[in-house]
Amino acid sequence: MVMKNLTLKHLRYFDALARHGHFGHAASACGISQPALSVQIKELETLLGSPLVERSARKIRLTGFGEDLLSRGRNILVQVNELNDLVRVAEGPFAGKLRLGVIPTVAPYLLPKVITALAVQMPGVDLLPRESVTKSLIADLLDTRMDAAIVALPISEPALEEFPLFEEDFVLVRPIADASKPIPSPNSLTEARLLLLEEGHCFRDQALSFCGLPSAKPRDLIEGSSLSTLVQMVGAGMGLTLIPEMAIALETRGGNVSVARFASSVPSRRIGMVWRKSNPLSQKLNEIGAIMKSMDDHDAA
Amino acid sequence: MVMKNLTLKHLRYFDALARHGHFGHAASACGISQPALSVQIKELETLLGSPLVERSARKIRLTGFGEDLLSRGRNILVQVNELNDLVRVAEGPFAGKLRLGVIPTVAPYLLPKVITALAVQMPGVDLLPRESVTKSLIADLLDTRMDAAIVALPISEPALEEFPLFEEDFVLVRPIADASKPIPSPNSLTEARLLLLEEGHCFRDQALSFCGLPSAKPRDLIEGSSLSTLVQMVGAGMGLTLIPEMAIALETRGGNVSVARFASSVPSRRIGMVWRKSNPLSQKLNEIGAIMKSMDDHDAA
DNA sequence: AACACCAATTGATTTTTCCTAAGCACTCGA
DNA sequence: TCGAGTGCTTAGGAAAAATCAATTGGTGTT
Repeated sequence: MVMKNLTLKHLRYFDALARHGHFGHAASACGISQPALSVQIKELETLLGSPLVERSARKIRLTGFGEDLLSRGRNILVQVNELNDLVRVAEGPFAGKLRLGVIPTVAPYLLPKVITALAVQMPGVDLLPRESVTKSLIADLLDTRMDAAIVALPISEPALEEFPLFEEDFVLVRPIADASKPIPSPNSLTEARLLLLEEGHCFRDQALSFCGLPSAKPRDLIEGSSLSTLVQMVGAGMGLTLIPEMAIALETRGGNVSVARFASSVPSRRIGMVWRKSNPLSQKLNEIGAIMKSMDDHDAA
Repeated sequence: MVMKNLTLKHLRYFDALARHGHFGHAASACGISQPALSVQIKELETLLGSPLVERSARKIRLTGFGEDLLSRGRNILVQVNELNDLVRVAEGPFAGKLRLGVIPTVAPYLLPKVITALAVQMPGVDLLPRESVTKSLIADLLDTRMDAAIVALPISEPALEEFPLFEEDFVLVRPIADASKPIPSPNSLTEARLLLLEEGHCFRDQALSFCGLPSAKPRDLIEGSSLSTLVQMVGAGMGLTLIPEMAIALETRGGNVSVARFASSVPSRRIGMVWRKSNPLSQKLNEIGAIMKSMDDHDAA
């Protein structure tokens, strides 16, 4: 009886199976036929000596052992993926693709600066930006589908390195007619029809928290899909909203809204870059972070 | 042009190559022919896009990148090996082979107790003890060729968990004729022909350190290959020696030596069990450690 | 200059992997 | 209760990959 060796293929297929919960779907995600995957999974089970999935009808479920294997296996796959970046750090200056995620409430305002700054100071880097909400970015990061991400700190994920870039205040955007009115208190904002981003945006939660409200979706609040939309809605007299400082220049050009700063207890958030600690590019990412940090002023007065 | 995937085989072969520094030897260590290994290494190099070894004549050397890959690759291989133990913890009580290393100055005195204690309290465990010096045991541990080891603490290896078992004093063994003489001071021991174990034994270093001597090999010292030998030599009047408390009963039966305890600043060492933190058996090893700790008295007065 | 050593190459062979097709078990709706 | 549908497994053959034995080419050594 020949005992075959464990291979990465086993782990990759099993990972896909766990992800999809379905042999057929997992197989096509791996670009192979369903029987091929079926065989490999079975092989993995005999190899380790214990079943990994319960094949009940219609739906499959991982066994306890399967869960254990999944977590360790994914860990291994991440490290294997990282090997591909290993050569890039060994060979002189940093060059090649850099998959950078950015949250939507930062991307339009920061990315132009980042792109030009990097083009000058790290010409070899081929920046591939992707805009998405924090949760999705972090998932991609942990799965090596992304190299780094710019998000609001803290993330508090042990596997991730956090590199603070800057702190930015939030400002109040009101219809131009309200320009001379006094600044409302945080708690009174909700009564005054506060317009918020959709769920999933961290800025939404930050704004709610500033108003002393729970993150859960409050009724009676109007939602917009971007800061730009929110400001448009304010201009149309539908309510008022908060935006981060950096967005002022771009979003309030129209002139039919007024920007007001809070006097005391100014709301703010810390923006930073995060990446896997184990990423071979780690050192280079530190350098890139330093470049971003030293770019022209983010917090224009 | 098809881009093949990285496999564990690549890493295993490369690991062997790095270990042996020779294609042919590495190949036969892997149980394959030299060309097979040669091809796989070359494949790995094209896959990662950079040479891994310098094939100068007569001797090969890893490139810087090769070193990086080696360290990460070995890490991955360790984790892959650990997957095999994963199922053992998921399935009820701990059972199966347990490869336990023990240093030679502990093994003969502790192992009998350990074996009987485990046979009673963990009957499923199939203990496979191996006796060797600390350095070799640790290397085997880190390489998953061993599950746990009983050594003198501390080891101070970040990847290893340390589980203290007990503290044991050292006693002085002298010819029976010296029995009534006063206890010599530590520093005077060397002048009195102190017999030591060969290099590599941690107990040798512990004894030297007690006498205020550096670990480097002092000339004019007679060496023995085991505590048993040392005591025999003392009995023959060749000098005196130190042995750990636990060895007294077994090694001084002959009766032609005398045992003396130090009064102040009693030399001692801490014995404990160590294992890889990432070992899936970790929790079970804690239990085993607890069993060992609660065995009948090691420090018989 | 002949030799010894070592890794790369070549071409044949074995092993592995995967696909298509068929089979089997289970669920659901009429 | 009987099809029909869904979904995993088994089987057999074809394609791909890995390996081997033999050989070549290059480099120091004697």
